[in-house]
Amino acid sequence: MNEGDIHAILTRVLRAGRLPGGVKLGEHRLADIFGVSRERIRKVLHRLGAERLLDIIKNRGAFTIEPDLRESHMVYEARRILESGMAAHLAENLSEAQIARLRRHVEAEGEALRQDDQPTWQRLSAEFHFLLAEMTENPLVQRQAHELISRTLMLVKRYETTAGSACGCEEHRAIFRALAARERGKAVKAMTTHLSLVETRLRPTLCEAVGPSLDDVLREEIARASREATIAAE
Amino acid sequence: MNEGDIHAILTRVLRAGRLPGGVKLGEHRLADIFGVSRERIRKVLHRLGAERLLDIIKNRGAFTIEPDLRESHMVYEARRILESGMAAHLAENLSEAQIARLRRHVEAEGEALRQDDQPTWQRLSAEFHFLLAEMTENPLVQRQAHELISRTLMLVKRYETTAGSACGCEEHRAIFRALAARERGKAVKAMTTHLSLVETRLRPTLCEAVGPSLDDVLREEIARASREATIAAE
DNA sequence: AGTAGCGCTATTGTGCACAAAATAACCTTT
DNA sequence: AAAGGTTATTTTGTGCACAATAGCGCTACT
Repeated sequence: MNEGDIHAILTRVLRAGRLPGGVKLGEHRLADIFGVSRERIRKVLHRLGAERLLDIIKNRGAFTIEPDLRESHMVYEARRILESGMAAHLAENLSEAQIARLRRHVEAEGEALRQDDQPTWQRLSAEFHFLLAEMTENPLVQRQAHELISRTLMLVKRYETTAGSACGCEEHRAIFRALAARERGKAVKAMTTHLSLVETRLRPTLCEAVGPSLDDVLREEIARASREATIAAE
Repeated sequence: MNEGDIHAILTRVLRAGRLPGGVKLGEHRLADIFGVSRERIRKVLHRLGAERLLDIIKNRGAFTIEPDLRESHMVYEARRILESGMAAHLAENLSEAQIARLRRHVEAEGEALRQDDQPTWQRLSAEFHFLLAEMTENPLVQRQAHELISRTLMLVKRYETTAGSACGCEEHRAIFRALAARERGKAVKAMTTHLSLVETRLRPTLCEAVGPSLDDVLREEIARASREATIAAE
């Protein structure tokens, strides 16, 4: 297990919000779980700290961050700024192939919703925004968008969206239509209102997700990673 | 000299583009210059690598990045996306006080230009964009904007802008007017055209800045940092 | 004379051992 | 019995020593 793998696994776990807030990630413990030396873990932990995925407190250790609603407003505002800029850019630069790809995506979303397939819809719903970021074909924008979107995913996990799956899909459709029609202003507006609506759908109270233990989550994710690695190797 | 200080100093030097590209930052050498242990330097170097301010090549060391024009297009595109989003946001959210502050800034820019005070104008010109980022009052946006703007400053340092200081100022004025009038669409447009123009002003050829040596630059910056520290302490 | 192979040196990577710090437990004292 | 202080334990931080690797120069051979 090399350093990059460990970083990827922890990033995945943290961004998916699979751990409650304030969980301590002890160096020795992680070293045991991953079967590597403590130094290796230390480096990864500090890197994750620099990426703001963990709180590193001097002489105390690394802790999962506890997102609160004040922060949530900040994150959604940042997303409105960045993603409305993306929308403006995309409205003027999308290729026909990309538009077709987007159309397929929103249709898949609608299909999942019709069949009441909650997990699939939830996944597709998040991927819609990642997809838009990829379509800018700009690594810098992608990285920034990734960071912000992941952060909202953590929030949604904790402050579960009250209801309304239905509305979300229609909002994505509206964004798509504006982009396909290359109407810049309309796309920007659709994006900002969508993100504002998503924000209002957050519960004001924290729902204490009594997730599985740190060890279990990590071991599961390690198994998944090694599985994917073997598939890729074939 | 603690770790955060070292990071700050190196960040400052790198972002200002005071070193040519491809310069090697040897661990032992830096440890000597800063008067700290090699491990301390190592951590800082790796952090800077994660922040893409240095290239870390395994078993080779840390090198200053050599920005090329392909990258420059990417950076300016990212800025157009992010900062047009900022402009849209600011057009609808600026307070009167902030508008006044902006007005003073563009007037200062014009004044520096009239007096042909190149250094001051150059500084103010960059600060205009930092100022806009600050006015979003969103730390996430500020960090992202900072990162992108700093990167273009490195580019400008290397591919010196051919001429036209004059035009830049007028463009900032146009952005300001649109923001002050709270005309969202116009502000977005002014911002994107400004950034596009700035990009076209880059020389297509690399100008080999035979800057002072690594040691000199760093020692100078260390002196500056300690000077500021003593002032702040009083 | 040019090139290929080889060994040396300089530099980075890694693990280990010890130091520092914080938390937790325990004991004393009021 | 509660509070405060003290010690012990656990956990992180740091420096050091050694290992690994890449770059470089040398030599020898064609």
